Amino acid sequence: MTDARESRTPTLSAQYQPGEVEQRRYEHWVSAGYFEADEASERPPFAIVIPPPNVTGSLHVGHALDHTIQDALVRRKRMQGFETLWLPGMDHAGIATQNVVERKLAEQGLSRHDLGREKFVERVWEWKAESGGAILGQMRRLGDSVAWSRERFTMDEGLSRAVQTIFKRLYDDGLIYRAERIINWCPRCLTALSDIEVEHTDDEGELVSIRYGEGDNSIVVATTRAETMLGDTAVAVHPDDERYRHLIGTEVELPLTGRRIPIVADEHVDPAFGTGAVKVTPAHDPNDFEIGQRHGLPSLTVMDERAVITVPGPFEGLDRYEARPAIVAALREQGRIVAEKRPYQHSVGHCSRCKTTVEPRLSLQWFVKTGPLAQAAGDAVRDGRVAIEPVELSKRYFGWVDNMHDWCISRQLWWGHRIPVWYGPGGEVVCVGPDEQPPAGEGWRQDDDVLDTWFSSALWPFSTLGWPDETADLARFYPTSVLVTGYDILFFWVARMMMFGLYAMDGKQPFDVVALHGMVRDQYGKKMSKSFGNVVDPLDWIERFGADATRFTLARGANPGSDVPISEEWCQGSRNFCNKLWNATRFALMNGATVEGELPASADLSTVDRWILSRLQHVVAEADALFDSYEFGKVCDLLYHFAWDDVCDWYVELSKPMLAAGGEAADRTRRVLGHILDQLLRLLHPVVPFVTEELWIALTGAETVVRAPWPAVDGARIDAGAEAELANVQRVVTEVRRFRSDQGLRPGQRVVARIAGLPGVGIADHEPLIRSLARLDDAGDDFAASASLAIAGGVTVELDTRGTIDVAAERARLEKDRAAAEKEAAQCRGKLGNDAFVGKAPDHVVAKIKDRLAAAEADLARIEAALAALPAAS
RNA sequence: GGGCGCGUAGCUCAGCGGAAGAGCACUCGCCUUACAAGCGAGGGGUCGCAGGUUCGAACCCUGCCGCGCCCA
Repeated sequence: MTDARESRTPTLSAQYQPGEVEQRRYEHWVSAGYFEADEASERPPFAIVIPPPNVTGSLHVGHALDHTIQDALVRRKRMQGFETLWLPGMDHAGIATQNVVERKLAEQGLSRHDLGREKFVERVWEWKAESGGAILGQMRRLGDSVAWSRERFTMDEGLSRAVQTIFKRLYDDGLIYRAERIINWCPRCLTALSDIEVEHTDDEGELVSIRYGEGDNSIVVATTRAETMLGDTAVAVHPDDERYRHLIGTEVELPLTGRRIPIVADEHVDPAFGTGAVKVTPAHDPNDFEIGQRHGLPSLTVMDERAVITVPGPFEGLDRYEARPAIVAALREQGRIVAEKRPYQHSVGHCSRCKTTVEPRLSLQWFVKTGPLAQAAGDAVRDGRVAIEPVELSKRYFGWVDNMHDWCISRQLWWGHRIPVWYGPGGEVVCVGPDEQPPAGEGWRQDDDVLDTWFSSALWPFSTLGWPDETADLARFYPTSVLVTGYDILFFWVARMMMFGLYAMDGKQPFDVVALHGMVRDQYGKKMSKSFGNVVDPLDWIERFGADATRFTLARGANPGSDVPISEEWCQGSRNFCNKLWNATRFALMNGATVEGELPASADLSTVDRWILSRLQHVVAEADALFDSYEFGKVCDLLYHFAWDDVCDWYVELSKPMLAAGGEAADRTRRVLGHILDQLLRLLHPVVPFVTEELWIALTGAETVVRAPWPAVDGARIDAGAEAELANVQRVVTEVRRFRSDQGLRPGQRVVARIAGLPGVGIADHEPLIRSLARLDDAGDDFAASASLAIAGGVTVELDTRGTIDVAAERARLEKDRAAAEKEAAQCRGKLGNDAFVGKAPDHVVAKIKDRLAAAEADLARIEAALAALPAAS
């Protein structure tokens, strides 16, 4: 017997060393195929597609959070018997990746144009093969239980086919069109951007008031962009503005150009802004473009794609920031600068990729007509087919989808999915589907542009499962179960997946639940930033504290939709927690804990065993509820306290005397101890997979906890009586410890004591346990109490400290207790003396207050007696 | 400017109508043979301010102050 147990019980070191465990375990998990999904399985499906990280990226702490949450969900579902699929992959990140490769070329003095399109794209693929996807290796370090065999990339053949398929379908349905519009242009990346790739900040600029025209006919306009005046084609005022009514319909001369431009009336002019008159530059401002459309004004483009002035004359060749002061100076010379406000705070758009100030630019681009798609995307949430967690964030979602502008999808890049449209010599436009031959012959050419990366990411939940083919994966795992991502990309990605998913999959949503988490912040709630120096590298933490500690720290801070503060100290705490689990299991193994055989019937178990089993049932039920509502922070907190407080601090300590007593009762406790740890490790496995796997295998001798069944609540093990008894035992032990601490008694020093009143609270049987934990010896004939503890519930502990009592300390302790009891009693009397309370409060509340008063009065009496019995102060 | 959210212990956060909680930090005592990455005990909060509703408010309502975030 003993030999058998020892043979499968490895000796655990005194401290958990994650470095020795993680890599070995992960490799085994992958090679054993635990993470792979079987599309032919009969089990209910549970699928998550990973938010594809950027192929150029590396694992940052935001990924670590996102992945920890997904892994926790997937691992639990796997244990619950679902056929789980967590599908990994990456996106090609058009602008970012092209930028990286262009920078590398620039080091050799080359531009992409030197190579030509084909060669350049080859270079990007080479770079992708070489260093792209470093993040995939880093995901292994974190412990992500993804199905590696199904890894996808947005530029894969299959996914590219999906892109072409949906483009063609949308085009044929009139939902993709080409038009000349004002779009956001990055003069550095030299490409169009969609609205959400522009970040607005309040920047310092200048507000310059310029007089156009002469004498009575003149009008003053205010602008922050004086350089665009070269492209003005009108001045606009509000139709009701008395100051300018007489000028409406007249013309003024545009300075520096000699052109004459009309003064028009437009409702959208704010009479309170500046002078109430605005210059109108339709080719360089979205609002002006609209005004231009309404009034049939011409659009004059005055800058090239690098934002350099192209108007012949003194300003030609100046970039926009050189042109501005030059033009203002020229106007000042003519006495046309009426006022200047500097600095002037105003909102300025920046390229989200490179932070360059965006230049609104009139150009011919491809757009997705979002109206009907966005409507459907909103309705799917409104009618409950898709749940956004936490629900408060759905307001933000609606705010976006209900006011969505058409989506500019063309990018002037070479890296990406080329737009499948061919132009013919006679002006023909042909959109080519995936199985069609593009038109050949003289004069035909394909559109030069590629699609926005998000266009392909929007297909991710079904393109990765094989769409447009009707694959078994698609049938099995679509709609996916949950999408986990940060609230910051609700608009970028979630809304677009909703639009395309509903469209492509005949109204079937891409996922049932969107679980949103926040941003990772530092311990003071500050955003992590390189310039602030508070960035945490998850790989550094994994090295130093272990992947489990890193994951636990992130998960413990994750409340739905809220930002997640973390710090190194907290990660240390998480590591300590893993070590605590390690040592608890070590203790169990050293003391013969087992999972073999049936769990003994409750009737045969000690109160302590029944208590911990009862606690376990509550914990399993609560953990399930919390997991199901994406409350990762709370579930971690729950399991942390159950493990540390209930199991380690109390159950393990109480088990020591029980195990020492030997006999069959001890064997039963060994079985319960084994069961508790077995279940606890399973419960924790989704969040801390490595240490739980190592310990669970050591404890059970079984193959893996990865596919061990998830704990179920056993209602028959819930035992309110045992819980009440243990609460009383804990109270007595804690009170004695408090006395000991106040008296400065060494923890190891045994004290002779007499305990009375245990039967009154139903714990007479537990006196030996209490004596063991509180280190109290039985009283002999020479017992002489030097102190008396009055413990709530009527228990009294008299202690004989052999004359070494610190009277002052004891008096202080008792007086403190007296004050607390008096306060409690007074509070209760106050309530009960209030007729309104007694009359209107529910009976059970009134009864509770009465009980509290009685208890407080009883305590008070015993405290007073103890105080009276105290020797006079020396 | 519009919208959303938050102000609870030194820090970060739970609690959201019936006795103020956690982690970390702090104080005191301990190498008590699972664990010093530990054990035991303790201190610390007029729950942003002012009104209101209620028998009862950290919790509900109103206003104010202070901070975030998103959109324009």
